[in-house]
Amino acid sequence: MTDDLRRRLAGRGYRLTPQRELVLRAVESLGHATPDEVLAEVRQHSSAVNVSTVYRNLEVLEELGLVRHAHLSDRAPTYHSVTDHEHFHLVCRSCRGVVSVGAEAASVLTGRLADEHGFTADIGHLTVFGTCAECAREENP
Amino acid sequence: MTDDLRRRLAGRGYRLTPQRELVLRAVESLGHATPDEVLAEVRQHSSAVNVSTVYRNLEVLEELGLVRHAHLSDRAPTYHSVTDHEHFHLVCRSCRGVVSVGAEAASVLTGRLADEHGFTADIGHLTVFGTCAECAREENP
DNA sequence: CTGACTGCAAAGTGTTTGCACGCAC
DNA sequence: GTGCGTGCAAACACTTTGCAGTCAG
Repeated sequence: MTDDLRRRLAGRGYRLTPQRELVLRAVESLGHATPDEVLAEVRQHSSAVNVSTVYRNLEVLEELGLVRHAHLSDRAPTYHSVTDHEHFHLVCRSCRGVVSVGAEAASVLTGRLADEHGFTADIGHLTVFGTCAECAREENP
Repeated sequence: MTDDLRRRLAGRGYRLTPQRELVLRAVESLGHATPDEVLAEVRQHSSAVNVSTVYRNLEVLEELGLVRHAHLSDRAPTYHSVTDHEHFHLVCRSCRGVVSVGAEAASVLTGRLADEHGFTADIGHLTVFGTCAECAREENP
C-alpha cells in the first residue's frame, strides 16, 4: 500500500517522504481535522515536522485526490480522507456538531443546478449550516 | 427609513451612528462585498472610518438580521443586504464567477434534511462550489 | 450624563513564502 | 547528481481586542 502511494505520487513527479506519508495517515486516522490538528497528530510520531510542511503536503494530497477539505467553521478548514464514499456535511451553529450525509441526498439539487444553470456542483466540498434537532428542541421547548 | 433603522437598533440597545448607517448603505449598494470592500465604499463618503468599526458594525447589522454573510472564497466572507429574497450562491472554481439562486431550488434538499435528520438548514448561508457551464465547455471542448 | 461607539495601535490566528540545506530517486 | 521536499523565520491576510476619548439618546 505504501508502494501504491509511491506510484501515485511518482505519476505526477512527486516523491514519497516520511512527512508526506505521516500527513496522509494522520488525516485518515483523524476523520475530520484542521491543519493544526493534523500537525499535532503527525508530531505524535515525529516531533520535528514543521507547520508549513503540513500545509504543503495537504495541498499535494488534495491535488492527487487522496484527501479533501471542507469548511466546517468560519475559521480553519478541515481535511478528511477520500477512502469513504462521497458525502457532505451538516454543521449545527448551536452545538458545533457535525453530521456526514451521503451525496445522494443532494442529487435533486445537483440535478436542478445542472439543468437550470449548467452548473456542476462539487458536493464533497459542501457544508450546510443550520440547527440540529436537539438544539432546536432546546431553543423552542 | 432612517427612523425605521434607528428604531430597530434602539430595540436592542444599539445607537444609530453615521458609521453604522454608512456600513449598511455600502453593503446594500455593493451587492456582495468583503469587509475590505465595504470599508473602501464607506471611505468614499467618509474617509476617516476605521476597519474595526466596519467589522463591529457588520456584526451588529447581522445580529439584527439586516445583512448576511456567506463564504464565496476560501478567504474573506462576503456580506449582502437582506432586502432581497432569500438565496444561496453558486461559485465557479475556475472563473470565480458567482450566481445567486433562489432558496426554492434547494427546497427538496432542506425538506429531506429536516425529515431524515431533524436538521433545519440555513440556506441563506449556503455556498455551492463547482464548475459553471462556460468553464466546463472550455475544459472539455 | 451615561455608556454605546469610535479610532488607533497592538496582538492574534491561520496561512504562505524565500531561502539554504538535505534526501528521494 | 538533480531537483523535489524540508525546516526555519519572516511576511502575509484577515480579524479581534484594550484603551481612552467622544457622541447619541
